[in-house]
Amino acid sequence: MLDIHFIRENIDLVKDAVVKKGADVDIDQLLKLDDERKKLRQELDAKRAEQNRRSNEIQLAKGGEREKVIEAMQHLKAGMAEEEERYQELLKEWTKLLLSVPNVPSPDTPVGPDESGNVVVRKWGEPTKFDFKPKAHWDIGRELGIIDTERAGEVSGARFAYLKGDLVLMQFALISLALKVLTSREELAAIAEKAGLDIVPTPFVPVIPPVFMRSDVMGRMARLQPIEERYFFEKDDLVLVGSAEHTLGPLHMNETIDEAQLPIRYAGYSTAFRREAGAAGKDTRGILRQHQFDKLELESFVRPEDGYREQEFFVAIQEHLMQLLKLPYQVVAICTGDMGKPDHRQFDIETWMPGQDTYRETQTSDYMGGYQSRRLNTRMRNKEGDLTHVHMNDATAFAIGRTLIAVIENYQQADGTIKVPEALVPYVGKDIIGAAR
RNA sequence: GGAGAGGUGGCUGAGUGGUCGAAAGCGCUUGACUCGAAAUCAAGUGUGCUCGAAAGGGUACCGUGGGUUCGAAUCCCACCCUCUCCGCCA
Repeated sequence: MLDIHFIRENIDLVKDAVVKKGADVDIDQLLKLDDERKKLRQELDAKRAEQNRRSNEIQLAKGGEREKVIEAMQHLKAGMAEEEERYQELLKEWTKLLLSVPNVPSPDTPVGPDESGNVVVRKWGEPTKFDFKPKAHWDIGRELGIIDTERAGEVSGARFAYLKGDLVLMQFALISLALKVLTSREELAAIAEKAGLDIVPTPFVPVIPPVFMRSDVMGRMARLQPIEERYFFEKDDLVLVGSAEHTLGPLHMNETIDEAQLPIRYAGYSTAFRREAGAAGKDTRGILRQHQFDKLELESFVRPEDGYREQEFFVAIQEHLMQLLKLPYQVVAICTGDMGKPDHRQFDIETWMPGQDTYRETQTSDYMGGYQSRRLNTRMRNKEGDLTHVHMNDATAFAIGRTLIAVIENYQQADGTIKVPEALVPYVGKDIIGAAR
């Protein structure tokens, strides 16, 4: 949610954002409602002031005098009830409109209608070369018996999979590797230095968050919509998270954080659930697009002036992790029409997938500014004692499923086995992944 | 799931219909004292909305949402949460 004061003072900027993001919000209507809201509020407050004043008189009044004043008050009150109701209705409409206003994109965000407008910022590594024809992960996975989508289809339906054998060891190896980096002040400092970023290298606190959450809190994260994308248990008013971000973000809701305590960083490991409602027929083979996948997610709370740098730090971490795995990737600046509604700036990491002969999204990084913290009521108090909303960043460390695909396809060998990336060998305990049995 | 207790400002905690945005203590800020610190003394110290150039004013907020009343932290209803005990359980 944007601040209504900000909208009032930056009408053109906000209108421009609505257009660039392809949102459908009538800002003029919002401003008109806001004027009405303010006027009505003033009238009501004046009447309440009158009411409070007269109430005190009643206490002091005696006998018949008292009866008379009370009667007059009953009239005043009757007149207010209607206005009060009108105000409530107005406020409801006003809130709905205000919530639908998207965040303003950063000045350096490319403008474009959809993913065709995204811009590759930099590339690392060259697409992996093979002296044989590389296979897709679904074929390798089936042949080795480490990915079983057929049985999963019978048991759970489409877009579910059994991961088996050494692939499971690889999953936990990825998590261990990432957590080792994320919890080390020294490694983080080195990453920041290499990226030329002046940040405080406070380590990430590892978290295993709940995967169910209240619908209203998800709403405050601006992640409940589109609801068709969520698994929603109406009887319990609970929603399955689509990312650990959804339950990490509210870790400090209704809280005022002292400036000295920032930055606060979390690394949350959880399963993510997505209905993939609008993705019928897309990526149906393999495990690229699943209803359920595990993910290690980064979330942080920083001072507004540190927001951009924090995001660049997050991207640097993502790149560092991919470089450890020696996976060729590119960093993409997501354009206005393709970015999330609450995003101020978004980058994706796309990793080379030889089986599909293209780069595919493996990580994302969202800088929200104060868009989420305003609704979550997560604030900070600075040294001068002033209150502001903290700025929030979230990013993928490893989306396990897609990272496994990248490893399988890039490290496949002519004999059908998969080489284990050097950085993972200590965690997997072997250097070749063969058949599950 | 059953029984009980309870949710008040940064914290502890008083307040059961009006003068209560809320006692007191702690904490914090500023000042005095001091070479300095501690101790002591004095003053100040919530947030949103809104009017105002500012000073300041109005209004709302005592878990959340409704209701009763001229007037609600206080009474009524619903919900949420926390704690204790019992039951069940990885």
